[in-house]
Amino acid sequence: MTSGTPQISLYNTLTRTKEPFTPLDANNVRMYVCGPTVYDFAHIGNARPVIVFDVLFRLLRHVYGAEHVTYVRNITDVDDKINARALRDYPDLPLNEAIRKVTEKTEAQFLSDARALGTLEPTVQPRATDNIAEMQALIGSLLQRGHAYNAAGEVLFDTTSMPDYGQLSGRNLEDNLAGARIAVDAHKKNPADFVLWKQSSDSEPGWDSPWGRGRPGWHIECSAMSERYLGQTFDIHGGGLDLIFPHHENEIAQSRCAHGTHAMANIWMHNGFLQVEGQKMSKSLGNFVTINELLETGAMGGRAWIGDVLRLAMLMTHYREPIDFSVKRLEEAEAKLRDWQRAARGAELAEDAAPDASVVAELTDDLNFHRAAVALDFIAKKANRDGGESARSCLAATLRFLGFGLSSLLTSGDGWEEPPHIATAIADRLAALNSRDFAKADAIRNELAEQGIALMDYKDETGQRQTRWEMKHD
RNA sequence: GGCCACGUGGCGGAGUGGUUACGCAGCGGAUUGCAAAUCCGCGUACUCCGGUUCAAUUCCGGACGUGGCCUCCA
Repeated sequence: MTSGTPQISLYNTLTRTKEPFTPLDANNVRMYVCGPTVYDFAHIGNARPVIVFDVLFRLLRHVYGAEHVTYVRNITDVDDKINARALRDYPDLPLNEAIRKVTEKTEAQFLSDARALGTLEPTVQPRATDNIAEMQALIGSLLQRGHAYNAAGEVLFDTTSMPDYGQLSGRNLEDNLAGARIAVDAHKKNPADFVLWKQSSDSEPGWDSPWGRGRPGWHIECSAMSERYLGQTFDIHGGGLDLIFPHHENEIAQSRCAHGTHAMANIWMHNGFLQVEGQKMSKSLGNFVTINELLETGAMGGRAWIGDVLRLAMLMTHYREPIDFSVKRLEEAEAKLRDWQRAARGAELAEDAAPDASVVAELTDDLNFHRAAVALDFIAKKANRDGGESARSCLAATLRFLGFGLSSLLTSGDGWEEPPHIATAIADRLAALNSRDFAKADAIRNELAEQGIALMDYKDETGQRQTRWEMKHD
C-alpha cells in the first residue's frame, strides 16, 4: 500500500456509521461473506450479496493488489432444510446419498449462477461438512471457558456469559425475552441461548463428537471457517440484513468468547432486501423467482435476461437501500448497459488497463455504485464524441473492472463469432445503396431484422458509409 | 409488543442547511434516402405536522406509510 492508495470508507453495522477502512494487514485484506445453504436454487434475493460483495472484492483487489485480498464465502451443506429436501426428492435413496445429491446439484447450480452474474470466484469456498472438526474444537473451547453448557444432549451457548451480547443488533437479552413468541425450550438456561451442537437420530446426518453423535448448530460453521481461513480477527464480514440477528450476533458471541478477543471482524456490512414488483417475494404470492429462471426462462417479463443485466439491475441501487426488482428495472439496466457497450465497442483494451479513477473514487465511498454509473455515463458520452479513442479504452477497462462484458448485449455474448452471412448481407446492402436501390437495401435490412439483427449506418473517417450491427434482445 | 431501516419529479436514483444531481421515458433540433445509432437543447420533486434557524428536502420531535428482524429467511 502506497501513499497514493485511495481511502475506502464503509458503513459499519456495528457502529451504525460510515468509517474509514484500514485493514489489519494491507498485505492480506480479509473478508468473509455468508454463502448459500444448498438446498434449493438461489433466488434473486440471494444474488444481491453475491453481486454486492463481488464489487467490494474487486475494489479491494484494485486498491490493495489482487494478491493481497482473501475473500471467503462458505457453502452450507449441513442443514435440516437439506435433510427435508433430500427426503422429499429422493425418498428411495439412503439419506446420506440423497443429501449428497441435493447439495452437489444445488452447489453446482449456485456456482454457475454466480459466474453468470459476472462475479469473480472467492479465494476460498469452504464447505461446512469439511470443517466439522474445526467446529468441534471451537465448541470444546467454549465449554472450557465457561461460555457453553451441555443440556439434554445439546451443547448450548450461554448468552449471559457474555456481558456485551447483542452489540451488533442493538438488542439486549430483555428485549429478546419480551419478544419471544415461541415456547422456550425447558433445558435452556436463558431463552436467548442457542444451539452449538445437537443430537442426531439414526435417520439424521451426524458426526461423532465428545457430546455424542450429532450435528452442528447454524452459526458455528461460520465461526469455524472464518477462523480457519482468515484468523481470529479479520477485516470485513458481510451478508444480508436479515442475518444481523440472530446469525451474525451469535457468530460474534461464539468467536469472541472462544478466542477471548474483542472483535471477530472489524467491519460488518449488510445488504438491503429486495421486493419483486412492489411486493415481498414469497412462494405463496407466486413472485418467487430464481436466478436460473431469470437467465433461462420468461419468468419476468416473458423473456430471458443475461447475467450482465441482472448484475446492473442489482447495482443501480445502493447496496444498503431496498430494491424493487421489476421488469422495468431490468429494461432500464439493459438499455444502460447497451449504451455503455456501444460506446466502448472497438476499444483497444490492454491486459493491465486500469479502470477510470473517478469511478473507483465513487466506489470507495461505501460502494456508491450509482455515482460510479454517472461517471461511466460521462465517459461514454466522451467516447461517443469525435476523437473519443482514449475515453473508449477507459470505458472498456472500467466495464471490465466492474465485472461487465464488453459486448454481451451487442452480440450473443463475449467471444461469440459473427456468422458469415451477416457480413455478406451487409456488403450486398451497401452495394444496393451505392446504386440507390433503396427497395433492395431495405429488404435486406428487414430480413436481418427478422433474425433479430439491427443495422446501424455511419460514416467512417473518409466519409464512406459503413454499417454495423447488433443483436436485438427481447 | 420490542428493535432496525426507509419514504426525493412519470419512473430509476444521488446528494446537500441557502445556488442543486444524473439517467430513462417525453418534447424540440442536428444528422440520415427512410430508419437506427449518436450529438445538442428543454420540464416537473424532496410523505405530512410541529420545532430549531435569517434560511430546511437536508438538523430535532411527532404522525402516517412501506419493508426487515425478534421463528436456522440473503
